[in-house]
Amino acid sequence: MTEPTPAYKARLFEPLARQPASHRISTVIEQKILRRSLRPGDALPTETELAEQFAVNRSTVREALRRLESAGLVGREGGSKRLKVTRPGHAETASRVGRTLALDDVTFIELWEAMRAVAPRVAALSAEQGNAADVAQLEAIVAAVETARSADGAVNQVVEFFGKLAELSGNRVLQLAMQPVTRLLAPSLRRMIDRVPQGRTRILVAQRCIVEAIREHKPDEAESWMTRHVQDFRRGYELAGIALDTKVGIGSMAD
Amino acid sequence: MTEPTPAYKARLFEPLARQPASHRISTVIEQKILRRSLRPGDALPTETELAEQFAVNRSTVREALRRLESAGLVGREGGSKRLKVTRPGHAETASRVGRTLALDDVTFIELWEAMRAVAPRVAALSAEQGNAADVAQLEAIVAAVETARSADGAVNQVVEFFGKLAELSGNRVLQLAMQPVTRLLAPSLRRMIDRVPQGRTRILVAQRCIVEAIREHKPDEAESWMTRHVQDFRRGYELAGIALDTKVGIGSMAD
DNA sequence: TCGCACTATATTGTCCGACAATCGGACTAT
DNA sequence: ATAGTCCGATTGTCGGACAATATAGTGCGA
Repeated sequence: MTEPTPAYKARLFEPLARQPASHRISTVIEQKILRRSLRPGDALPTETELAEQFAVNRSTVREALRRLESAGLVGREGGSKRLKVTRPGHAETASRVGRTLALDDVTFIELWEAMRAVAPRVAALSAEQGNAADVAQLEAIVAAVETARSADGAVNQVVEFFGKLAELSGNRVLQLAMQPVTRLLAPSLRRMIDRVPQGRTRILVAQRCIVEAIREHKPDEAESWMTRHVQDFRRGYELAGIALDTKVGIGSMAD
Repeated sequence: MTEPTPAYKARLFEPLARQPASHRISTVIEQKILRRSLRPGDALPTETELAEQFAVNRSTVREALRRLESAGLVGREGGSKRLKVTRPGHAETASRVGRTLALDDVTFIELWEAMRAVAPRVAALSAEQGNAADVAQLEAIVAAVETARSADGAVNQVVEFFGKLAELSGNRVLQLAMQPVTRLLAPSLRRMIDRVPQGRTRILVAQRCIVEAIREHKPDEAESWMTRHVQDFRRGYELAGIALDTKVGIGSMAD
C-alpha cells in the first residue's frame, strides 16, 4: 500500500524527475527558509528581482510563490504588498490536518481513540504548569459552556476548553495534535448532546473536576478525571445510538 | 497575543477582503473537492477550459492550481499531464506538520511527551488488531534494527517500527499524529545511541516484548511495555547528557 | 480482429510584453 | 504634526506565443 514499486520487477532506475522550474524554485526558497537563511519576518525580494536572480520569467516565479504561500511559508502581513517569510501558523496546519483526515473518512472511534490517548496527558501537564490566570481562563470557558444558549454555542465552548487546555500544557506538539481532533469531533459532540439530554451536565461536572485538579496542581487527578471524561463521551455517543464507525464529515471545516 | 486590535481603540470596520482572482478560484475548487463534488481520481478540466469557465486568463488559473497542488488536493499520477483530484497523502501532511513543529523550535521533551501519550495506546490497539502477517512484518523490522550496521540504519528502522505499529493499529488519526513525532525524534535517538552504548540493546529488548505482546493479543502488556520503552528512551537521553529542552532541528526533513 | 508503430492533436511549462490598481514614500500646504 | 498630492515600484491580471510531450487516433501488418 505504501510501496509503489511493483514487487515483481526490480526497477533499475528511478524515473528521473525533471521538475518544472517553478517547482525547483519553490524548493530552493523553501530550503532557505527551513535552514533559517531566511527567517520569519524577512521580506522576500520582489518578483522581478527573483525572476532575474533565477533567470526565469516572472510568471514562473509567481507560481513558485503561490506554492510557498499555500504551504504557509510566506505570506503578507496586513494589506502589505511585499511577501514576507512567515512561520506556518498552527491554526492553518491544524486545519490542513483536519482536511486530510476528513477526506480520509476517518471514523468517530478513530478520533476518539486519539482523544483518549492525548487528552489525559494534556490535562496532567496542564496541572503541572497551570497558574492562577490560566485556571481563571478555563473557568471562564466552563462558565460559557454552562450558559451557552444554543447547543452549537456549547459545543464550540467545549472545543475551546480543550484548545485552552492544550495551550496550558505548554506542549506545542500535543496542542497541534489535539486541535484537529477536537474540531472534527465537534459535530459528533453536537449530535450527542442533542440526543442525550444529560450529556451536557455530565460534561460540566467533568470539566469542573478537571479544572479543580489543575488549580490544585494534582496531575494524577487531572489525568484520571480527563480519562473518565473521555470515556463518558464515548458512552454518551453509544447511548445516542450512533454507530462508532460513523464517518466524520467536512461539516466542521469552516476555513 | 491573538488579538491584533489595540484594546484602547475599538475598530469600527473590518478590513474589507479583496481577494485576488487566483485565490478565489482555488477556494472554489477546494470547496468542490471538500464537498465531494469533485472526488479523488476525477480529472480536473484542462487549464484552458478552467480559464474559460472562470473567465480569467490561463496564468491566473495556473496560480490557483499551484496553490491546490501545494495543498495536496490535486496532483498528477505517474508521468501524466492532466491534473487529478487526489486526497492529500498522509506522508505529505505528516511532513508538513513536521515542518511546522521544527520551525517552531519544539523541544525534545515536547516530542517525548507526545510519544508518551500516543505510543502506548497505539501498541495496545495493535495488540487488539494485529494478525500473524502483521507480527511477521514487525519482527522483520526488529531483526533489521538488530542487524543494521550503521547507527543511522538502526535509527531508521526504529522509525519504521513505530510507523508500522501505527499502521497496524488501524487508526489513521494516531498514525498521522505519530509520524511527524517519530521523524523529528529520529536525530535525537541517533545521538542517544551514539553516546549510550547499551541503548540499542535496550531498544531491542523492549521491541521484542512489545511484538510478543501483540502476537499474543495482550493489549495491556503491549501498552505497559511500550510505556516502559518510551520512559527508557527518555532515560537514555538524560544519560547521554543532552538537555531535555534541546530544540529539534530540520535535520530530519528529508523531503 | 488484434496488436503495434506512427502521426496529429491537445496540453502543459515557460516566455514576452503590457497595463490598471495600489502601495510606499517623498514632498508640500495647512 | 496632519492631511493632501504626486510619483515610482510592485503586484495582479491579461493576451499571445512557442517548444516539449502526453494522449488519442489512425493505419498497417499479423
